[in-house]
Amino acid sequence: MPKKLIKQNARERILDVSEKLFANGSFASVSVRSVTATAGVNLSAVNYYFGSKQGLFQAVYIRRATQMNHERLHMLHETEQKARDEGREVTLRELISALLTPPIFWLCDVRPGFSVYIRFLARAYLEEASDMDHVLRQEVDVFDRFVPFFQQVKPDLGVEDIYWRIHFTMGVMHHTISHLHRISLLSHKACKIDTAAQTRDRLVEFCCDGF
Amino acid sequence: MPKKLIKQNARERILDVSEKLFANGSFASVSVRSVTATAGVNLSAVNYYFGSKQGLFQAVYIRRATQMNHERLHMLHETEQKARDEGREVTLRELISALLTPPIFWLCDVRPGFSVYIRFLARAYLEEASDMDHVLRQEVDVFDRFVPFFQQVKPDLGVEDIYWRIHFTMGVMHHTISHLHRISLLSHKACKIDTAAQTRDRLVEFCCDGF
DNA sequence: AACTGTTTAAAACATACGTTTAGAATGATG
DNA sequence: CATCATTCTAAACGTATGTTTTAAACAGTT
Repeated sequence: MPKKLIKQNARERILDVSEKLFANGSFASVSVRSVTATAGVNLSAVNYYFGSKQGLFQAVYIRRATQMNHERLHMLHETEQKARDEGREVTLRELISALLTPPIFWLCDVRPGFSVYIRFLARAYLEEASDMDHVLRQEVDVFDRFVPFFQQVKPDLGVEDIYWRIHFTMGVMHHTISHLHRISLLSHKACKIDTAAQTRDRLVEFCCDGF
Repeated sequence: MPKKLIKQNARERILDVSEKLFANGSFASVSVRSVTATAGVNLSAVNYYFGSKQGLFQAVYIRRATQMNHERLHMLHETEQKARDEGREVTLRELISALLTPPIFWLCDVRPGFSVYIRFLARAYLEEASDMDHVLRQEVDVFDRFVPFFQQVKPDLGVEDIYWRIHFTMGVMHHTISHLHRISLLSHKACKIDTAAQTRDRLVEFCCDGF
């Protein structure tokens, strides 16, 4: 009985462990054996639950992707509502904040896994073996919902420019997430690692002005 | 005689091939066998010339790193000179341009390998297995040369802010380089892939305003 | 208690990996 | 031509890989 509580679901534990390992190393560098070993399950469990290593990787992605993008859209919706209530238009800062806040906050989230997942995501973008174009697809849909608002805020920009700048914005974020520890080395320890909110604010400010 | 010309140096050809393979896949996903096979050399050539797979990876990095950073410093120096001649201070746009132009131009360089190397670099940043902190070290030195100029241009910013924004700037660039093909997917084909100069200008503009 | 579907276990499979070794080919130098 | 270090080749080594297989353990139901 307590055994069940301690061990949790084997499937879930595999996901937790591989999320962490995939966040720190490439797909190829993480072996199924290292996953099952640190998860404390049998080697064949991965193939049993997920069919293959690839299946595991995609399962790790899918588990939290929907929630992530939902939070972004929710934040966009709230922002829109608030602006309407106050009889004004949505600001650029609010838009970019809605794009960046969820991932950045997840990055420093205390809920286990959330922080790791963001780093997993940033790395997954570079994996071509795992059909990551499909992964991007879901984000593309989210961005499409943002585009009209960006056009509204910056009417002088063409759609093309909007997409480029969204692209850039995501770039800063991914890079910041992936190389968060490097800012210390880069600045000769001058920069401490900020809190989530501070990092978010720095990012938003940079991207706002860039936009 | 022509054989020598066709085959070139085996060592060099291994570097060329692995530069390309490492640019498209992670360190672990590229096998020594795939390198030697596509290079048309014997399997043991990698260990003969570079000692190990790791040694090969670092050799790929080192081959062009110095030149890359030298070009940046050279561009900074030219910029400084020009500004002095005209009796004015260096502009922010010039500084960022000196940081970004070399890699972006390499990205679209016709000289074989230069384009690939940039993508190799962007990917190498994520490899922790290959002691990439040492790789970063050389870039850090370059950035340190830029910092005083940034302070001069933006005297209201602290050193900390400067480093963060350099960090962000590099982030946009790396992301743009790594995911250049994705802008088309992201924008539903609205964005064509620009020329090097256009991409550079977009980037510089974004980063300038962000700074 | 017997049956049933699900989960776990241990072992084996076939292949791919990085590296090493021993020797042949090569090419310049005496 | 003989000598020598350098370069290349083929084969093997030992290990690690993802996956499959076969059977045991388990949990819930009748």
